[in-house]
Parts: sequence; structure tokens; C-alpha cells
Amino acid sequence: MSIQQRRERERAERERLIVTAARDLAEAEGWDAVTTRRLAAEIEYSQPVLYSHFKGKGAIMAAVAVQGCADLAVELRAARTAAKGTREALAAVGRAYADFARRRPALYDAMFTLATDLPFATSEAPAPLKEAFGELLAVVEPITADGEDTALLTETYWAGLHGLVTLMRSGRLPKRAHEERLALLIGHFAAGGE
Amino acid sequence: MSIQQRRERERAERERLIVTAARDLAEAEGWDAVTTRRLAAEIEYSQPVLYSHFKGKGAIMAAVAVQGCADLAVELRAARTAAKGTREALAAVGRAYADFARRRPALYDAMFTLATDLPFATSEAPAPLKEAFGELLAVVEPITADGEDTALLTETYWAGLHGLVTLMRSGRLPKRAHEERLALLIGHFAAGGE
DNA sequence: TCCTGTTGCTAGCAGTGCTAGAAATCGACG
DNA sequence: CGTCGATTTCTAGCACTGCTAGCAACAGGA
Repeated sequence: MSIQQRRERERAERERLIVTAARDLAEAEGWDAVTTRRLAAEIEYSQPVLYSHFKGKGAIMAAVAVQGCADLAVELRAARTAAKGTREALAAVGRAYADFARRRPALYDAMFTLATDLPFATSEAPAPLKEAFGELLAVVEPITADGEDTALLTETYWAGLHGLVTLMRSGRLPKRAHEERLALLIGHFAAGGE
Repeated sequence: MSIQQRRERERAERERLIVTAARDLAEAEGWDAVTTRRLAAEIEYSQPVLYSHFKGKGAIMAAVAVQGCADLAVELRAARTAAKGTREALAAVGRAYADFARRRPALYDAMFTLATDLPFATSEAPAPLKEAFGELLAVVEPITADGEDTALLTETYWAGLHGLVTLMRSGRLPKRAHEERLALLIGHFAAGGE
């Protein structure tokens, strides 16, 4: 019984090792550098070991993404609770979101741009994912106008943030004036539509 | 002299053939299906011929993207000129943009999501690209509030649209309520910030 | 000490983008 | 008309990818 438990513990430990190695490697050299061979070398095991833990490379990236969502949720919460008013909270969380994407681009990609089979918009979505979205929801709720749906408005605000960071990082928007664009987005949402 | 010209003509023709074959294949089966071998077979030439026209696969995708921008510009212009008022124009162009992304996902990816070395935010950007952005600019200009920069506001509006379509298509936003989210975005921009 | 079942490995498959060097083609000229 | 020379195009291959079949080594139990 105890032997079995120890083995499972070691196995879980190795699984964590894989995920963190993938994240570190991706953050250091980008996802293109994260090959199964390279990852196997990093954890000092052979390639097929990865497949005894995850269905494939995509599943490893999904695990990294979930972990990333937890990180993001923490940062968004910190920004939200530190802000004074409702409008300041909206702005602070928006800035924290953009800052997260700027500081950790590879992690952000795994979470929100690269193809994933992770359930997002359903009730089976992983908890960290819901938490991160919940932080956005919490700051959008107070600025929701009459007749507007808070959830939908949050999704729309999120989309605005996501568009800004992705277009900028792919070089499709100039890096300068990023702050101004962010302020415009926040301003237009805080002001209320219709 | 004439022989030289005919050769260049045929060469240009074949280059167009490559680009359209890449676009068609991508739209039919996705960019993953567009391999250099497959593309070569499609145009009935051998693989290395592609590299006598383009630096690599990325350059072919960039060419497809530029063509796609021209298509998008046409559709946005049609939506803009058909709309009555300034607010209606903003909404019509936004809807046309989202509709383009929905109808031609592979083309949209090549233009706005996949990595590209295309100059976007500079003055050397290809003309079709500037045209498409110009259409957005034209509908945002009238709704720009005092003290706001039209170009920056257009970029922000674009980012909002881009975020909505990409998050939805990757399954991160539910497909339902897409119209409502779009309406929220348009409403909040038309209303003016601050 | 032997047996058995699990675990992790080596080796390999089918595919990718890309390229060096051979082969074929075609216009120009004797 | 036939040959040469240059350009064009192809064959074959490299180094790499994600992934897997099947073998070896090692563990615990009898």
C-alpha cells in the first residue's frame, strides 16, 4: 500500500516537473523550442515517458495554460483589490492583464492564442480559468449599464484587451501608444454604451 | 526580348497560381494541410520551384495575407458606403469585419493571427493593408470624441473586433451571443469615452 | 532463487520545411 | 541542322518534428 503510494507520489512529482520544464523552456526560448526531445532531455528522461503522462504535446501545453491561468488570476486579483473605486479597478485589472501578456508572452500564447482542446466556454472549464475570468467579471459588474448583461460585457472587455495585446505583440500594432490605446478601451467601457 | 518577356509573364502567372493554390487549400482544409509538398503537387511542379518564387512557406502565406487584405478592404468599403449615418456605418463595418473572419477563417488567420514578417505598423506596409485599415479609420473618424486620436481609437476598435473573432473561433468564447457582444462593443465605442 | 508485471528505453515511422547538385530543356550560334 | 551554354526544373537528401511499437531492465512476491 505504501509502496504504491510512494510510486504515485513520484509519478505526480515527475508530471509537475514536465509541466514546469515546458513552461520554463517556452518562456526562455519560445514554444518553437519546446520539442518533445528537448523536453525529455530537460527532465532527464526519454521521450516516451512524456506520453505516459500526457496524451501529446498539446496536452502538456494545456497543462501549462491552466497553470498560467492561476498565475493570471492571482495578479488580476491583486490589481483589483488594490484599486480604490470601480472605475479604477476596471483600469487596474485591464493594465494588469496587458502587463501579464507583455511579461509572459509564451505563457499567454499557450493560454489564449495557440490552438487548444481545453474546454473554455463551458461549465467543465478548469477552475483556474474560471477564477481568472471571475476577476474580470468582478470589475465589470459595477460598470454594467441598465439592460446590459455583465457576463457578455465582460467577455467583450476581455476581447478588447486580448485584441490589443495580441495585435501589438505580433507587430501589427505599434508598440508605442500602447498605454493610450489601453486607456481608450477602458474609457469607452467605463463610460457605458447606448 | 519578346522571349524574355514571355518568360517573365509565365513566371508571374505561376506565382499567382502558387498564391491562389495556397489560399484555396488553406480555406478548404486549413493551414496545417498546406505543406510545401502538397502545394507543389497542386500546381503540378516540384517542391523547389516554390523556393524560386518565395523565400519560404512564410512568404507564401504573407502573399496570401496581402491578397486577403484587399478582399477585406472591398467588403468593408461596401458595408461603409451602404450604411446611412455615422453610427450605422461603424456598426456595419464592424459586422462586416466579423463576418469576413467567420466566413474565411484560414484567410483571416494568415492576415492577423499567424506569425508574419509583414510590415504592418510602418509606412512600408503593403497598400491593400493600408486600404483595409483606412476603411476602419473612415467610420471611426466621425465618432471620435474631443481630445481623442482617431488613429489610436481606430486601432483600439480594431483590436476589439479582432479579440472577439479570435477568441470565439478558438472556442474560448461561446458562439452564441456573438451578435450581442458585437453590439456591446459597437455601442461602447459609438457612445464615446471619458 | 526464480518468476512476473511494470517501467522506461532504443529504434524507428511518417511527416515537415528546405536545399545541394544532377538532369533536362531551350534559345543562340556556327 | 547540330552543337554549345545557360537557365530552369527535378531527384534525392538533410535535419528535424510528434509519436509509437517492441524490447530490456528492474522491481516486488513466492
